[in-house]
Amino acid sequence: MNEIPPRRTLPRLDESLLKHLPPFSKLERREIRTILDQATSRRYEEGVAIFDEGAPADRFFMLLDGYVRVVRITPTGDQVTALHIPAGQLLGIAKAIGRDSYPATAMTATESIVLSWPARLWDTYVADYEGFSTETYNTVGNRLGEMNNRVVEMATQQVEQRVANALLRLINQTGRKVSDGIEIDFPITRQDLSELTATTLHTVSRLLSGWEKRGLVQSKRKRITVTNPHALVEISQA
Amino acid sequence: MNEIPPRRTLPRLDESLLKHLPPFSKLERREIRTILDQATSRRYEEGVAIFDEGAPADRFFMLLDGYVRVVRITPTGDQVTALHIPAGQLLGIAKAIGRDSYPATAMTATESIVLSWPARLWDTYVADYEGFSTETYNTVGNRLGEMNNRVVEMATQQVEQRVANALLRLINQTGRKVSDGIEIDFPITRQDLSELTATTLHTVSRLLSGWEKRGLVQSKRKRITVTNPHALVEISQA
DNA sequence: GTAGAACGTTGCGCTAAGACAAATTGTCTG
DNA sequence: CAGACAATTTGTCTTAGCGCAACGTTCTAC
Repeated sequence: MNEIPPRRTLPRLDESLLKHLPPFSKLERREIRTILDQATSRRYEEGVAIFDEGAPADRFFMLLDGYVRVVRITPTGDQVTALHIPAGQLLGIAKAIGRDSYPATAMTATESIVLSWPARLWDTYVADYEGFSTETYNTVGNRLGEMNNRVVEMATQQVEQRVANALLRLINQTGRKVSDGIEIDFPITRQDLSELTATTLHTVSRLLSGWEKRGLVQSKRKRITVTNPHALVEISQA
Repeated sequence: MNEIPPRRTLPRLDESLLKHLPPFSKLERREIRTILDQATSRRYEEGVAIFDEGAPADRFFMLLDGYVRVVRITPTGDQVTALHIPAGQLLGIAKAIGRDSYPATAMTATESIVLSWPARLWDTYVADYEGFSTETYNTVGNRLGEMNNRVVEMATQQVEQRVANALLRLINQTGRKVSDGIEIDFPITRQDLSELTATTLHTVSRLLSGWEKRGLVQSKRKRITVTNPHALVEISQA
């Protein structure tokens, strides 16, 4: 009954694999080859840290497969999730914004495959490879926009709207079509959702129960499927 | 009793004026001269929009004198203040992050002097002037970090802590030493503070009244002076 | 299989802070 | 200086949603 997810293996590193990823999309095969030769590839189990907040930013990373949760931990021990990163994006690019330590912790949300490079190569890549920096700054810009939206949301919306929004964002960015709707493509608990929306797992649980009764979502343990996104949009705007 | 603030005049645009500002600090006089020649200088009254959210980002700006409030307005009409920008920073740099419309509205918090350039020059400056892009990306990075902090704050802290934090940030970034403490260097209302901290003007008013009784702050209409920053730090961490 | 842990659900009471209301004070304009 | 308006203060009432507690369910390890 219970499918065992296939164990992801380190892929043969192939230029064509990277060719369509934003940071590399404008590069020649030969250039990608060079970049690949300088990369380290590694598989991470689910739920482990790729790098920790505050640690010296000596490498930067690209997520080849899987999902990563970027979290910050307050002095009082509360966790807040900043964002989820899907495969194909750079992460840990502190160097790009003039930091020399990571501003947050990156944890794998699923088993993941990650490439990484020594930080000193950053400047080289920016200088040598056309489009590399533009594309990555667009990523930074998008994240800034996302965070702005989060602030506006948290400032003006009720908990129910925020949770609805978070679900919508998750299925947009990391959704996978299934028979009865769109499923969030990685294991996510009530606690996780509450850390995304600045509320408690109890409140999230109550909301999801309610929505499930009304047929808007379906959820198993650690799995959430949105069956009626349109109704969620309604709620998020109410 | 009431000093009339001097009317700011358009300054004679001088290279040495810009030489110490981060985006230009690494440039030659000659290069700065070129940039200046391409700039338009303009004075804005207090409380007017420099550019509006959603408008095509056809220019980018540098604040030469004054303060600017960056706000977003929700569909329901609520205003949320994203940040305050002090003199010496670039703003409206949508182009830097691959946007072609402004993601927020910039309003002057005081009378201000602003330089601006047509957006098409952005790429030229990035390509031609060493350090120009690095410095501005650091600005973007700092704003991203700020917004991250805001999200964490709003997710984990009580209103009282958030307002204390906001005041501390304001006096750090835009504070002016006065006889009895540090004053926020531009007119700011309870309403403004509430839009910064995701609360209501009533709650802010109560908090300030309480702090004033305890001797931590002093406030006149539209003016706030922090007389005991250390105690505010205590509150912000409580 | 069984024990224990991790995850999820639900009920109840409480409180921080928002909503509403009304009065006061300061500022600007003609 | 009167009148209008903007900003602030303060009081009372209400409620969203948090904290706590108890219990159910699913998964994992041995």
